Amino acid sequence: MAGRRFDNRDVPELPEVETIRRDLAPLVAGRTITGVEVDPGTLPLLAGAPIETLRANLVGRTIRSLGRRGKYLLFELDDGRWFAAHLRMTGRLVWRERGAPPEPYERAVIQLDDGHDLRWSDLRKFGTWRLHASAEEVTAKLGPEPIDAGLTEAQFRRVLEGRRAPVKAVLLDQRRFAGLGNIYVDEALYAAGVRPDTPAGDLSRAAMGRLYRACREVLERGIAHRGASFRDYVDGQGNEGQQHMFVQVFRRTGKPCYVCGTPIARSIVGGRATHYCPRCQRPARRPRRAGEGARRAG
DNA sequence: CGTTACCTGAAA
DNA sequence: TTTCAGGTAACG
Repeated sequence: MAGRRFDNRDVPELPEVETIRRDLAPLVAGRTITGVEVDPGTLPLLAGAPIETLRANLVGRTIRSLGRRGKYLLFELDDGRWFAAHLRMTGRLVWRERGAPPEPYERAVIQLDDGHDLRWSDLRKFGTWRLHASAEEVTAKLGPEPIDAGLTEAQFRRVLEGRRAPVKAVLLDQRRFAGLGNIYVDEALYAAGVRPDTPAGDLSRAAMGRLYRACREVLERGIAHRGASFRDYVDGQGNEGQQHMFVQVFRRTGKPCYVCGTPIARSIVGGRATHYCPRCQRPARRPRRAGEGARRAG
């Protein structure tokens, strides 16, 4: 009756954040913020900044647009500044009529001038709100998005080349590529037939090309399926998310690979639970020969 | 480069 | 009761 049980496995990555952005953008564009309330116990949200400061900066501002970069939601304000919200692990942002009952784990509310609220809930309080003088302040530290139409295969390869870190760790690093999280990374590596612990620079040119296309495909499919989370509030039709229909390996440990039947394996790569098919995802054969042992500096 | 802390609830 | 989950910043 109170909707779905809170499920902290639905961690927002690029497709989930983009789904939220698309849903909220037409609802908030042109609206003026009339109030901001934050639960004082939700410390990481403001990184210690006083709520009064945030309120002074937001109340009275009109929202020009709602954008997204990586996993950040970017509210463009009418004074040229940008309000950046990051959902981290368990954050949710939903649009509700004023007076609607609180969301589970509701931590903050942004009141709009049309009688609606943006309700921020966050079970684990990892989410963040920051005010920036420009969008560049947010985006400067982020790598390109795999779904960016301007990202060429050669540019994608250049990020991986020469790196000794596991390719999964490189893909998860938002400074290298923005938007992938643990779920979509495992799915992309599976789709590309690449084992997650392969040192990024050891991938063949062909494998990098497959990974380039796989990253785009899994993210685009995630968006097309409206992500895995937040569906119960964003979809007026009541349609559910479809992520379970395309997840091939994530959290399928021990279950048969849909292609070859081999049980999906689980390991830890880059400090994260990692799922892969030991048969379909083969270790890269390193193209080393002459000069073997020579190390790249940096 | 890898590891840990942050925080809370579910699962083991 | 302990472990685990995962995005990111801080730290070694």
